[in-house]
Amino acid sequence: MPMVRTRFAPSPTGYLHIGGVRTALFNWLFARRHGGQFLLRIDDTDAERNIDAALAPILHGFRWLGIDWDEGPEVGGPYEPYYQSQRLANYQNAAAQLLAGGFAYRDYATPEEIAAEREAAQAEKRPFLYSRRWMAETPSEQAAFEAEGRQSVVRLKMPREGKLVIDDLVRGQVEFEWAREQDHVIQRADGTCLYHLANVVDDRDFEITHVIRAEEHLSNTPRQIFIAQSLGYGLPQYAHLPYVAEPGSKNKLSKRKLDKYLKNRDFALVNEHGLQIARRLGLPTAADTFNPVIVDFYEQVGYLPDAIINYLILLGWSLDDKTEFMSRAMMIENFSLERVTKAPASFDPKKLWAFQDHYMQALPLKQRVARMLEYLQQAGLVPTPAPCEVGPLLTRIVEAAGDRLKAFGDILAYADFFFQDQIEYDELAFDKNLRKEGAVELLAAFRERLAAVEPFDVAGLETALHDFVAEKQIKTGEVIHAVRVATTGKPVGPGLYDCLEILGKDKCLARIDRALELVQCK
RNA sequence: GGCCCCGUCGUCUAGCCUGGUCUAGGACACCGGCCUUUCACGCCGAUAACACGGGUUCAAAUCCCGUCGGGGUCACCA
Repeated sequence: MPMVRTRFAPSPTGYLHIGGVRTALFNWLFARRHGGQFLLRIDDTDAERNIDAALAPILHGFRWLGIDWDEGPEVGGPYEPYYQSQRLANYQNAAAQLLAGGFAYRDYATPEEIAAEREAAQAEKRPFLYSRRWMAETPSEQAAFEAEGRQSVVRLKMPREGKLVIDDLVRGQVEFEWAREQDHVIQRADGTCLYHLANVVDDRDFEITHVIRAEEHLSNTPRQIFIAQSLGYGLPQYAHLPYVAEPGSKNKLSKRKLDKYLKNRDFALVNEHGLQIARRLGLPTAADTFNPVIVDFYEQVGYLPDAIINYLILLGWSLDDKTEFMSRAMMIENFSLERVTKAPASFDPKKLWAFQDHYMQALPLKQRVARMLEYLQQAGLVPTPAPCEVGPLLTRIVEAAGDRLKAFGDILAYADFFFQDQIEYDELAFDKNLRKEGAVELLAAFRERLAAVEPFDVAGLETALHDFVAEKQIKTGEVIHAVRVATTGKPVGPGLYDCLEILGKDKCLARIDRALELVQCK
């Protein structure tokens, strides 16, 4: 078997779609599994203006996820260039060859004339097939049409009988009737070429052996095979993957339908979580650039690439009946196209979240601290460069917060109060715990007890509270929640003794005093 | 509408090719409980699926036919 070569061909759209990543991942895995190469080719035949800017987030996303490419933009390779916009001559040569071989023809019909034929067919409820009335195969026919002032495009001259059987690595044998295939345009009047031609020519020029792509391309495959065969190319193996569907439905996932997905509870939760972090970081949060369908979202919120990859590989593929967590090496070792599912798989942000939880807990403390420090700095809670005492302090905080921190950005929600001079109080929690009958008296009394705790550490604090509660004959909950809200501002967070110890006696007392004052004023 | 693809718990899936061991397994979510100073974690438990109808067979989630349902695609986009 020749060297396996797969490719992913993104259009420079400015963002990396989660479904696209899944397709790229399967290509990458397949290449790695067989010791082959994975390349990136940029499908920009439509001549966008600012390709570099639109491509940057996509390349960045792949790098972040650890999906590396052996050839393509930024890394080059023996088949450069990897941009379709720079390979026009190849396509034009192919078009000329097709023309010369009688596999394509010049067509002088106007778009309106084609549309009219299509509508007529529809009205009669018969399948549309171009009449080829404006087809010109000889110079004299061409001259006649041109004399009318017509312009020509190049169309494929598709077979009108027989059928094609495709051996798809995922779907098995799929049959098509040639007569159902249209004479697609492959070259415009201005000489530029269209996707299907470009795609086939490139795949052959890059020596792609396996075309692994989403199933929406399945129905394009006959015409691509026709082009390839007419050009005398050998055929690659095809594998059409099921697409990634919307949460809770079978529709294709699209970044444009965010409003709809937000009606899905889990999706909304994950989106809201991300939004809160992004706001604190001062990041733009417009839905067309920041939402859970786009990979950037996860990087900014502080997800782990391993979690995303592990989640994604299970979207349409499985190792067996129970394995969920896999290292990259294990994925590469075991990936196979035979075990790819045929039915579309819904994107489930909650399950991704579960993987994120798992990988975050597995990440060494040191690394968690380092990454979370970046978030604190970006949010302006810690100066840059960080003062040297922040390291140990943050380590202590992250340790205390433990598995509550599921994304790096969560440090902002769970630990901001350690770094603020003036904390903000959660209104609801403040009212509930500090404005209730007798709360002020208890808190004030406990404040005095705290002032005497020495050393001011978890063990000492625990003893102090237990003694206090025993003396007053109350439940711990009656005082502990008030202390938490008074010192942290929040109803939830790391263990209270940890919070108090880390904060230190002075800050704790000052915060309790301020909270007591606040209760009095209102 | 034509063509193509698909159809196992709410979701991701195992099982299907090579019928019996499937009173259908695992995971996420949900619900209940335990643990607990909150939250989170952890632990325990519960609910939950072979789209439907016909065959074939001693036996069908597994094979065949049909029906229904869902989706994809039908560009001088990629």
